[in-house]
Amino acid sequence: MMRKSIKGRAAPEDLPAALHRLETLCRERGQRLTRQRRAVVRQLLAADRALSAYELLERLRPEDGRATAASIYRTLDFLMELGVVHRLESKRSFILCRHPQAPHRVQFLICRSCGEVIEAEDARLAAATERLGDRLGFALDQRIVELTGLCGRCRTREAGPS
Amino acid sequence: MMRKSIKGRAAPEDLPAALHRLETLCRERGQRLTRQRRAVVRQLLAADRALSAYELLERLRPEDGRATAASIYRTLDFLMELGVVHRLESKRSFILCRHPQAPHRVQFLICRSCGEVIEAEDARLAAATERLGDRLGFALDQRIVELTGLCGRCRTREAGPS
DNA sequence: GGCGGAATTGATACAAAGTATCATCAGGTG
DNA sequence: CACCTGATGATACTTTGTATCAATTCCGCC
Ligand SMILES: [Zn+2]
Ligand SMILES: [Zn+2]
Ligand SMILES: [Zn+2]
Ligand SMILES: [Zn+2]
Repeated sequence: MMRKSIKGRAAPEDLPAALHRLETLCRERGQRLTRQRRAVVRQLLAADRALSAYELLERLRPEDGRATAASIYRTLDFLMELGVVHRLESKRSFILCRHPQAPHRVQFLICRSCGEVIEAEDARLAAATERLGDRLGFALDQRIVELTGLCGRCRTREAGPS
Repeated sequence: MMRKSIKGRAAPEDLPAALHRLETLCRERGQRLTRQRRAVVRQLLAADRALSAYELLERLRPEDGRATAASIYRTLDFLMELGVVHRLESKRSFILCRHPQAPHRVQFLICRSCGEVIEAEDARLAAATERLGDRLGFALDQRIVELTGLCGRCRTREAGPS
């Protein structure tokens, strides 16, 4: 069965797919796949939005009452290293990666009204950032692009009800 | 006397110029120009790098022992509103704007070794972000572009001494 | 299935970043 | 120079993130 895909945006993986991807990545790199790592992925997928580390912590409590901030941050660092989780710097929060493929240059669009986050992968924008880095003599190792505004739905809603 | 300008990057204003600009902006908008606002601009200019709110607070202490975190944040919000100060989301710090002109779309290049920050204004990159926003139906009101890596100098230094 | 040991997590304490509230003060106007 | 509004001071607090060291767990191996 085909998942719905709005405007060509990457559809969310389901849980088995996400966990399987995680397992593969861990195995490839000889890293351990622990309960907490699985649980964090599960919660981020279930939330279907960006969560702060402490929001995540609350959601983990029912199934793991002993989780702490420190361990959540460690787990998130680990998952970011694997490329399975991204951090939204401007919102101090974390979101599941929507592009299962290998390393990628993404840009985030964040709706300030409904909080929706789209993970885009725009080649032209990516190329432009690389050119800028080159032009100024930088060897880039991180590209943060976070665009904030109103998403289509929220735009019509705000204009709509007179 | 001409200020040095490296690689065509905008040269820093001197203090009188920066304060004059600030005064003009305040007057235009009917906002007050207070001692603290002046002092924050002065310190950011003197530092010639990005400062966290608390670093700024320390540097203000000698001349204003009663400044508090709350007032620093208020002042920084004000100066960002005016467009005189920018915030580096990925470093949780603040830096003086290098483009005295009206509203502008900037990108930051940040050296992770020496901490240098370049405020760039790349038209192609800016255009690409707008196109992406349009394509995904977003009405953007903020564009955060922060590219991190090694600056030219630090690159040669790291490769250099065998 | 149980062992061993490095990797991971737990517990605790703490540092850093940011905000809310209300009383007091000062910048610009007339 | 008095007024009033907007800005700051004082205080307390929330949120976010880290350091340290002891206890536990994962996983390959037997
Ligand atoms: Zn991704
Ligand atoms: Zn929205
Ligand atoms: Zn600027
Ligand atoms: Zn450098």
